[in-house]
Amino acid sequence: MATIKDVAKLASVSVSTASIALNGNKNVKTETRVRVLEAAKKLNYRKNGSAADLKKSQTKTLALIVDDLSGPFFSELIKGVQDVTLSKGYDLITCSAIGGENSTPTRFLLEKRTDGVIILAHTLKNEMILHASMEGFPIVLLDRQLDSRHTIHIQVDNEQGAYNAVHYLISLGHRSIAYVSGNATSTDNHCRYRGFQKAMDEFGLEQPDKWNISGSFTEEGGYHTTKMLIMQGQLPSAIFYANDEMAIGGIQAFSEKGIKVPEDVSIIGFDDILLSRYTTPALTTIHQPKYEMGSLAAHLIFRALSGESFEQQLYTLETRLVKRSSCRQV
Amino acid sequence: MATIKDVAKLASVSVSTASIALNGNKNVKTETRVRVLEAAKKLNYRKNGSAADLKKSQTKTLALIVDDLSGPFFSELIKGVQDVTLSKGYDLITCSAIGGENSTPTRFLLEKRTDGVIILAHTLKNEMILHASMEGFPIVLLDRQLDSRHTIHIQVDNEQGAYNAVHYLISLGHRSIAYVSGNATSTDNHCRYRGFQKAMDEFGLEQPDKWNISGSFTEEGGYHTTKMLIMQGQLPSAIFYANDEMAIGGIQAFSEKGIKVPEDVSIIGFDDILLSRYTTPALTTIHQPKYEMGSLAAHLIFRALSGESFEQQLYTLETRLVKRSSCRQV
DNA sequence: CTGTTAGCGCTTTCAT
DNA sequence: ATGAAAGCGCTAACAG
Repeated sequence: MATIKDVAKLASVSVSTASIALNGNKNVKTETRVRVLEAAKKLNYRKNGSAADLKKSQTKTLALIVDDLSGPFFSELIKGVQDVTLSKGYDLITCSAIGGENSTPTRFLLEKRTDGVIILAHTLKNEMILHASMEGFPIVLLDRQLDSRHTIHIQVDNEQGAYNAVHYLISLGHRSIAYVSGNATSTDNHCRYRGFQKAMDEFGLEQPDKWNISGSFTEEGGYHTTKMLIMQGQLPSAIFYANDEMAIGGIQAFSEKGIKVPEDVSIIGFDDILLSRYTTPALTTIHQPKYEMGSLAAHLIFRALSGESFEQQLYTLETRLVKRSSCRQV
Repeated sequence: MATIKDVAKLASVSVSTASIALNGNKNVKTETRVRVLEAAKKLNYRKNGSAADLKKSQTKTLALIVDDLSGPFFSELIKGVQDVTLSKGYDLITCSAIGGENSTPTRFLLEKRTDGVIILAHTLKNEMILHASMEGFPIVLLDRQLDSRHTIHIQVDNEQGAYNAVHYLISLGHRSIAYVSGNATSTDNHCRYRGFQKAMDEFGLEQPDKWNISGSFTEEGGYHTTKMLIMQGQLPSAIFYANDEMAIGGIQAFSEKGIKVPEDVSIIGFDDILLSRYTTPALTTIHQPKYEMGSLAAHLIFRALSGESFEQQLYTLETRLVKRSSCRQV
């Protein structure tokens, strides 16, 4: 493997001149540059990025760490991040947090391989993030709180979103509303449930225990909990699913039992994932500004990188009700 | 930022001993190791990955380069890659090829930052890949041919898949079948069209020019070409869309005009993206083994990395017909 | 415009 | 079991 030394030798210049020429710097005679470039080509020279990084102590790279690269959230988020990263001339790499303690993310968080990192991953331990956080290494945490002076937080107003969802259902005339919960341990789930309750309380609505069921944040989870709901006999007139994936599983379960949405039961989801537009009926849901989240996150990283310090460390984004066809007026 | 030197000093050992202790090597007295680890903790020491890579000349990292991280293809592919990468104790990072010549992928291809790379990206220039390819740096190209001794190729049998699709349509009794083409420049598109033609020829079926329309491989492309098809008056009894996204756009266009699928027109797609299960009607399509593709790609990388040389440089994967509800018997 | 020089932080022989 | 020393490949003063 040819190094810059070999190139310099073949072009009969010093290593530094070779470096300058190779990196497109102006301060070289065109003739010399050409000679160096030709030598590089002849030797099939490839710069060693690690060596350059080591020397320059910045990598011009950002990392995005997510739990699941194939998740419905990821694709829209990344667009937001990517658009601004690219516009700043930075590279973006993404990796998944699955694989536990000593896997990929560790190296990016702990080994100074990127200039900053954006995290949307709950499997990553607090401890590790805390350990990585330090002056001059911006970390933006999405949908996750951490008590550290060195991290920046972006969250979505889950409570308000859930409140709006239920409020909408009530405005449509629904009075018996069930909550199908996601993972009980999830903060998102808690906030959404709080919003649900707040709206119910405000309108003096009861919610029998049997209509408060919990599953996991997946299509399957939604499917099974809905089956249970159906088996219990009497259905509520509307159901609030803690996320779209669950709602989609729910639609499936209803359809199998010949129960019509929204004629027999109205349902509303949360997230507004791409799929929710395509289900039958199209899913009414609470839109999360995923793109904005990504782009804000990247912006904040760059602001931090340019030395700005933040009085504000928590940014809250608003949700939006998206009316489609899964809720009816009663 | 504390370096290993600082740690060594604080622990009153030499740098080499510190390195050994820090990397969990056996040859240190437990007492010494503890002292080093404590010093590291106190100084909040973080290893500089670039320096380590520079020295070790392997990164234990693979890169996956795709055109679009948010594309429907990506998520299934990555699972396949990730599963085997993880099992080998390697890291996987992904990046998008958008951004042109001197963007992220360049650095991974050309700057020795990873031990190997898997590419599913058509925006990356041949020239660049060729330039990167060399002994000892395995590159696996998906759905793309290149004339280089140093690259390994995996492709899906697009022609056979398309042939099967059309054959199925014909077996259902369809005789007038249109082909809605993707980007004319795409090899995939060519192969699929060849398969289409082969089947048509075999059964002595004509295809009027007006039923051979081309768009782009997107939902929008499918939508617009379908609109055009409709405007031309007489419809074929079945349509083969060059991919699922286009077919989904087509369904949309038909639905807007009150034309029923599959009652009025049967449609079939290609790819079997996740979404195709959820459209109304659910889309009949040709399944591409995306997961298998990813996992095979990763396997081949590791085999190459372990010094194996390949007589075979082209692997062809078979497709599979997935019958859902968008085609009817005539 | 070009060459000399001094490391970046780490790993790794080779002695001890 | 530990330390001294060399050097991975590159960049960036600085001097000429």
